[in-house]
This record gives sequence, structure tokens and C-alpha cells, in this order.
Amino acid sequence: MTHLKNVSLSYIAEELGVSKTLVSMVMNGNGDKYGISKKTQERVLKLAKDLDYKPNQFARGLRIGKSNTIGLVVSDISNSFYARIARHIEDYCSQQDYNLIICNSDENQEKEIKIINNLINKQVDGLIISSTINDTKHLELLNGKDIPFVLIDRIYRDYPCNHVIVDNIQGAKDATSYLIRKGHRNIACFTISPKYISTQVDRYLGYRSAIEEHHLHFNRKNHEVIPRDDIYNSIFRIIKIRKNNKSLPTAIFLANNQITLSLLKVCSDLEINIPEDISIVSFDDIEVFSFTKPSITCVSQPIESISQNAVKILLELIGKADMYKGTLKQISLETSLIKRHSVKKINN
Amino acid sequence: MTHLKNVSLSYIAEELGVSKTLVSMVMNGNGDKYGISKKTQERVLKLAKDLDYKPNQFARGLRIGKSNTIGLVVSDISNSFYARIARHIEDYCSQQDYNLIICNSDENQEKEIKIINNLINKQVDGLIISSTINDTKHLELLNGKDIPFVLIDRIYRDYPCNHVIVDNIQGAKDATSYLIRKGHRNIACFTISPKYISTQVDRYLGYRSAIEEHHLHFNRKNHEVIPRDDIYNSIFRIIKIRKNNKSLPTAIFLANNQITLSLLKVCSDLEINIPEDISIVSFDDIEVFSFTKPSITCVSQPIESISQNAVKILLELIGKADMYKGTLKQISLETSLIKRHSVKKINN
DNA sequence: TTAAAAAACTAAAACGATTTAGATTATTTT
DNA sequence: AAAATAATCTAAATCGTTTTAGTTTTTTAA
Repeated sequence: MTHLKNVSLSYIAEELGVSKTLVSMVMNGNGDKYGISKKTQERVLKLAKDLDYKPNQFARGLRIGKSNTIGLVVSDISNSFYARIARHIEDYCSQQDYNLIICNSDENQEKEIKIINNLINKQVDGLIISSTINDTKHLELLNGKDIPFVLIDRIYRDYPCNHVIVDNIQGAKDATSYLIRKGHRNIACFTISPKYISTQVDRYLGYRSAIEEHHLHFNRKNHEVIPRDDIYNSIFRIIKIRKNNKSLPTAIFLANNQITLSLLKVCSDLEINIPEDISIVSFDDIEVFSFTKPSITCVSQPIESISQNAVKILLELIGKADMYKGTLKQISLETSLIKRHSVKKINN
Repeated sequence: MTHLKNVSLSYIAEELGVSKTLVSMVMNGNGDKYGISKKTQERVLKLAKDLDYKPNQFARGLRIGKSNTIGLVVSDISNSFYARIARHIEDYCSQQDYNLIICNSDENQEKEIKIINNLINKQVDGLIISSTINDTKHLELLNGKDIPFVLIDRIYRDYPCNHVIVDNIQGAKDATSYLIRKGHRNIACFTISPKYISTQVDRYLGYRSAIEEHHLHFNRKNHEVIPRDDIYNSIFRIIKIRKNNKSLPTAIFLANNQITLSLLKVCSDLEINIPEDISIVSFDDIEVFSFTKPSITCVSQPIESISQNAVKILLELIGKADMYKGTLKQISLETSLIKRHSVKKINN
């Protein structure tokens, strides 16, 4: 393979004795539209193929203002939930000839702002964001620059925009109701900080609503917000104190998979048995949950559907920005309760 | 925030009544070098900041031929091992102002070729690849086009190039020797297809070398290659037959984490207890392994170091391609054996 | 045979940055 | 005050596409 200088439109045009306009038209499949003769089209296509011509994306992007790249912003791609989301998003993107730039915000607001600016700067055609930010300035920025985006997983109650989420309220309600049906009356709920994140708010709401609908006593002290940067220790403290007090709940609804993992360790360290001493239901179905002893009953999110819908909406927005301007695409998907072995039936 | 037309160099230049050459120089931090007066530099910087000027990356890329983007090719980003690799690679990249495009090959050779072509086409500045391909044509292509790349995880014995791997032979040897030291004499080894992948070859070699060094009887039948697309069933069959035959080994060295996960299920389904009936040591330390009952003894790879070294080498190559031409950067890192509870001591 | 219509093609501008090769202006030197 | 030098700054080409507004050539119609 000889190492030719980069093959450009002009080079092909020169070789064939035609204009680069013509070559461009043919290469973009518009030969017929512009009335280029079949014979010429074939000549162009043939040479382009022989020379392995690849249009320069910088030049193309400069001219038409599109990068065919979208950005994905999540807190941590190594978190199994986001890893699977990312995997499916990449699949759907690549099917549509889009590439995916993945960035991690680490639940750090300034970092996320930086990332979004960087992605704008990189001229991504659109963004899929699971945002950790408390306000909506970043979204206003995107709207101001007419850059399409879709929120996933987490949303803003008072700033409507395109999103694909899961019905967290219902999911949490299902989980809690299941515990109630199994005879539990004293059920705690652990959410994770920062507490403004919509998923955590909604899951708490769902938990609470199940408690109330079943006319159980609602005890404010049964809700704990676990600080994200010290999960194990804070759970350890909470459980230890309650154990000493003999005030352990009979069941806990865990609104986040990281909390659940730490709780498992804590229980093992404090010699508390699941589900004999405490029953648990977790949000998210991560791989680990089917391998633990006992395996964990949990609320499963339709990861593939979240991903597919997010990409679909985003690409539609990118394709015809004006057409969708003003319309909102908001999707809320159902969760499903996966019953395993972390819940014990109690007879009252 | 008024929605200005995109701010360009020329716009800033016009506003200030200077040339865009000057603005470009200042914006690239070359004001002093080209003798632009401090006062002018400040004026430029100030206005650029006020207008939130962001250089157009297409234009810049077109001119200087750099995208500040690198591509990462792995088989599956949702696999916890690669998810963590990706996470660290993204960290190091973003620290150096590079973005990361992640692609999944699905262990499909044609797909990987397509991906690499697409990434070349996208003008990535370099690639980090964990390749699934059997030959090296794709690498020759990259070399032909002078696109720097670094292989991770998997390499080609007879096609030397830059790489960062782990000493798989030693890791497997450590694992197997540990089993031997625990009194095991009949040790099987399960690797995963495709069998040409260097990691699997090397781990088998390490296993074998431990057996031989300890003067144990080497039994060819103790090595099984599990087909990647039917892991559970094929392990099920193997174990079931051996169980019926009473020819189960006392221990198995599992050269891949997916095999281990399936084996756990199989053992549970066939009511074989680990480590009482069979001891196991796995390659890779994935999160699950500390949560299973029993927890899994395994060979852990230094994921952060692999990632960091790969990025470091790649960025050096990108920076000064000619300087490194001909030199090879090859790094082999040490693994460590993490002792948990999946191995039983046997008294002979 | 010539004008009109249709078919096939093209020149040149534009996108927005970088960079080369100079031009202008200010300051020193003699 | 003229010449030399230093300090600032700039015009224009360039990267490789796409696209607008044509032009040229061929065919058809009268």
C-alpha cells in the first residue's frame, strides 16, 4: 500500500477532468438530483473507491456545521447503570452514523458545566445528559445556543424540557407496597445525597405515598439521606445505633444501588442477617444483585428503552430543530419489580 | 443573554479594529512571541472573554489537522472491566484536554474494522484499542496512515507495536501456584473463545507452566475453551458430565470473569459447593467477586495504571510522532492475587 | 437552420481558523 | 534629519468541503 497524499475532492476532480462541485454532488448521492450523467457518476464513484476517498470531516463540518457526534454526560461511566446506558446509546448512535463522546461529571457541578461547555465547543450536534446540577443555567445556555439535548434519569420539575425517565414514584411505591404486603409495618427509606436530585426525591415520594395509602404510621425518622461521599460509614453508624436501640426497622427501601451495596457490607460486618433480621428492596437491577446471598429484590429500570428513546428523540431534534421547536418530548417509562430473596414474609 | 451570532475571530478583530491574525496570535497565547503589545493583548483577551468566544474546532482542525479527540475501541463498554478502563482513560484524557470517543466491537472482527475506519474518518488524533481481530491488517492501515495507536489488554506476538498490558503469564502462574500450595493436584483451566486472543493464550501458558514447575501431572483434558456465545450451557455440560463421571477437578483456574460468573450459576444449579467441592481462582477483580458467597479469590489487574500509561504513551506519540517513529513503547504491568474465600486447603 | 428547452457541468464564494511573508509605525543611532 | 533598527501589526493564502448562481453543451421543436 503506497502512502498517497490525502485524497481530496479536488484531486479526484483533477484526475477525472471534472469540477469538484460535480464530485461533491456525486459523493453525496445527489448526482441524479443535479442531473449528472450516469456515466460520469460511475467514473467518480469508481475512482473514489479505488483511492479510498474519505471526505475531510473538518472541512465538511465547517461548511455544513454538523459533526455527527453527540455528547453523553453522566456522573460515572464505571457505574454499572450508566455503563449499560452508555452501551445502548452507543449502539443506537452508531446505527445512525453518529459517534458518542462520553464525559464523567463525578457529581460535581462545576465539572459538569465545564464538560458541557467543552462539548459545545467541540460542536457536538446534541447532548444526552444525566445532570447533577442544582439549577438550570446550563440548560438555558444550551437552549440559548439552540443545541438540542435530552435529559435522562434526572429531571427538573420546574424547567420543562425533553426527557426520558422512569416513573420513580410508581417504582418506589411498588417496592414499598410489596414490603407492606409481605407484612412489614416499620419500613425505612434510605436515599442518597445530593437530596435535590429528582430520582431521590421521587423515590422518597413513592415510598411515602405507599405508606400513607396503606394507612401505616408514617415516621419521619425512618427516612435517611446518606451522604454520597461517605456511604459506608454513615450507614454503619445509623444501623449500629438503631441496633443498639433495638429500633431497627423490619425492612428498608433503598433508593440507590450504591447504598444497597454498602448496606450489605454493613449488615455482614454487624452480623445482621438479610432477610431474617431485615428485609430489603433496592432500586436498580445491577448484575451483583443476582449474585449476592441472598439475591436482592429490586426495582428494575428498562435501560435499553431509556437509551433508545433518548437517542431517537435527540436525533429527531437534530434533524429538524425548527419543526420541533416549542414541542416537548417527555417520556416516562415503567419499572418492574424483580422478586428475589431479600424479603422475608412477616406474620402480624 | 442575547443570542448573538456566533462570535468568530474576524468579529473580534473588526470590533477592535485589528487584524484577525493578531487576534489569533493572542488567543493562542503567542502574543508575546509575536511582539503584540501588552495593551492590545489585554483588549483582545477582554473582549473575547466578554463575548464568550470559542474557536470553531472545525476551522481549527481543518487548518492544523488535529481534533484533540482520541478513540477507544473495546469489545463492550458495559463489561465492568472495560467500563473502569474507560472511566480512567477519560479522566486522563480530559485532564489533557482531549475528548474520548468510545466504540464497542462486540468481539466482531468486521465491526471493529468498520469502527476503526470510521474513527480515522472522524480524524481522531490517535487510538487506544483492545482488539478482537485475528490478523494485523487494521494495524498496518493505521501505521500506513501514520495514526498513532496503543494496544491495551490484548496484543499480537508477531506484530510489535506500542502496548500496555499485564503480565498474564505470571498472573495465571501465581493463581495456579496458589492452588497448588493449597494442596490441589488436579486443577482445570477454563479459557474463553476466540482462542487466539493473547490474554487467553498467555493465561493458559501461565497455568501450564505452574503445573510443570511443580512437577504435577499435566493433563491436556483439564483445559477447556468455553465458547463466548454460549458460556453458561457449555460450562453446564462440562461440569455435569464430569460430576457424573466423578472426574471433577478439585480446583479450576478461570481465565476470564464472565466464565467465572457462569460457573457460579452452574455450581449453584448443580448443587456443587464452592469451595467445599471445588476451589476456584478467577482472573479480573470485578465488583461482584467481593459480594458473592463465597467471595472469589482472583488475579487483579492494575486498571488505573493500564489506563494512565496508555493515555500517556498515546499523547506522547501524538505530540511528537516523528521523534518516536521506530521506537516502541511496551509496558507490561504486574497483577496481584487477591485472596478471598473460594479456595479450600486440601491435605494430601 | 435557428430558437428554445433540457441536460450536464462549473467558477467562485463561503465556512473560520492559522500562518507566511511582509508592511507600517515608532524608536535609536549617527 | 536621515538611516538603521526594533516594535507592532496585517494581507492574503490556505485547509477541503458545500452551495449558489450561473455557463456550456446537447437535444428538441418549429
